[in-house]
Amino acid sequence: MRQQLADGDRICGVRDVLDRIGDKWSLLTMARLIGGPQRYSDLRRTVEGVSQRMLTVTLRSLERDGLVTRTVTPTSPPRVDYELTPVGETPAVEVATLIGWAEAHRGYVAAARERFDREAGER
Amino acid sequence: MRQQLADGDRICGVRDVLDRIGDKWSLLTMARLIGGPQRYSDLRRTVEGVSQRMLTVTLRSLERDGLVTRTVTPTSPPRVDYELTPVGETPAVEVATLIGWAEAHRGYVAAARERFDREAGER
DNA sequence: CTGGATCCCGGATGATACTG
DNA sequence: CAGTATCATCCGGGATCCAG
Repeated sequence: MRQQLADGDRICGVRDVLDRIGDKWSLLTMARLIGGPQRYSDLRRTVEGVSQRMLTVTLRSLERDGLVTRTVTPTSPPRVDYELTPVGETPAVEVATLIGWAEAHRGYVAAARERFDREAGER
Repeated sequence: MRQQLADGDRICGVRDVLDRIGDKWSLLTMARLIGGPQRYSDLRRTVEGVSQRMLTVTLRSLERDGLVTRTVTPTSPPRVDYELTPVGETPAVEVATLIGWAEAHRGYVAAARERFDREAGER
């Protein structure tokens, strides 16, 4: 299996899917859903910095694309659980790996930035 | 190694790194750089739909973060090659996998969207 | 060929208030 | 608890022109 992308239309047709899983909150949200269903209120707390509105919007989009399911339990107070679909699980794990990488290389990136900015400043 | 994220500050500290590799053009650009250096003009053609400005901005960011290197060959006309750093290679491969997934599940997502919108319309 | 600089618009996102 | 509605804002990103 080749890793490098082929030319042309493969990409343009993929843009909309990429825009979904690649947007600001979907990455973190999907990663959070690994390991089982999560309640809305749980995600609200664990997806750092997400606003109520954006969490809702993000979950709707993921649901629309068939990557998560939404289950309402009509108790009082109501309870809603979100869960990855089988198809959604693959990119979620991928994304979690990416986040793990980001965590591990935080220092490297910070140092690289500092160096870049310093050298740019000297000029 | 656990896949699910831990609580709290891991995420907020990772946001800026995620915003980089997760933004609209970095994904495609990094994936394109797998397999060896690429010229600016090559990337311009192969990263579908990217504008001159955004390609430059994206490459600068990736360079600043130490994920790609920029090599100028002062010929006439000038030639500039971009290449993944060893550290940049890991997320690039990860990202390429994600793009492959997006390509493979384009149809699934499209169908899911159609169904979602149809059911929403009925109400 | 590989950019840098500027202008500018629209959509993404946050804040806030309200509801079943 | 789990949203929806509205308003204000901000900045991503395209278009264009210029330059080494």
